[in-house]
Amino acid sequence: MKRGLSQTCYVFFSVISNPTRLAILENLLRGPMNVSQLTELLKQRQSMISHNLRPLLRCGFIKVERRGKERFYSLNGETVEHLFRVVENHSQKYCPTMGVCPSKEEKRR
Amino acid sequence: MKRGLSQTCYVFFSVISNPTRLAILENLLRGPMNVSQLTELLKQRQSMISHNLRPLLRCGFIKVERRGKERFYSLNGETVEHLFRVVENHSQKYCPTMGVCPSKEEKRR
DNA sequence: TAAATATATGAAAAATTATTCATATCATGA
DNA sequence: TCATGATATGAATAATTTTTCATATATTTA
Repeated sequence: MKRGLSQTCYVFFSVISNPTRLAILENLLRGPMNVSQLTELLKQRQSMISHNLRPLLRCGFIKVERRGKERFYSLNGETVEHLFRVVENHSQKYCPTMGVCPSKEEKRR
Repeated sequence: MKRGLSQTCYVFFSVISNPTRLAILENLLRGPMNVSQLTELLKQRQSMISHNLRPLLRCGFIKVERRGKERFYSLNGETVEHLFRVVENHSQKYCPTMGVCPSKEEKRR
């Protein structure tokens, strides 16, 4: 069953448009990590990390390798680097306040 | 106020991880369009189109030009093309069923 | 200026997604 | 094999986001 471009994109982007999952990806940029390390780094519950690893894995952003009882997760391919680069370029060029969008900002106050 | 990479990415990706907004972007790939045209093409309410145009505008994915009572929206820069290309590459390479992720698929049945 | 058309907006309701808790699984070493 | 440590998972709740409806605003033309 083939799917249109924007539908494929939706599956794809909905997986990465989440602060926890993005933080996981950002941390994995530095190298493979197991669940406990991610849990500690992101200061979140372990179950939350696991729940968030799953969609990343399912859509091929990361891969996993077992070592004993631990599981090491690492980035799969260059997709994440490419994406982050596109975002950085875009935000530098078009977003007046470096990715801080006005209305989100108001919300925060 | 500077913000970390993954936070910038979150603002950015949360804007495009929506089927309506992606469909708008996909259609604008072919050229500028006004709200009525988008409304008809996407078969959605006009208010929904307007509501969804706003975040796209706010984050610089699109720009707008007034002509009489109409407003023509068009893509801003190459960000969208770049993003779509990254997704296509990724899904061809890593997603077994061309962007159709197993668990989303199950959900649909 | 009144009517008509195009678009935007606020607020409520509906839908989706994230988070937590409790517990299950699974591999290891005593 | 039992205890331990690491990770995963299901289900309930909480939080966020989308969608709709009603209506406002703005521009043009009669």
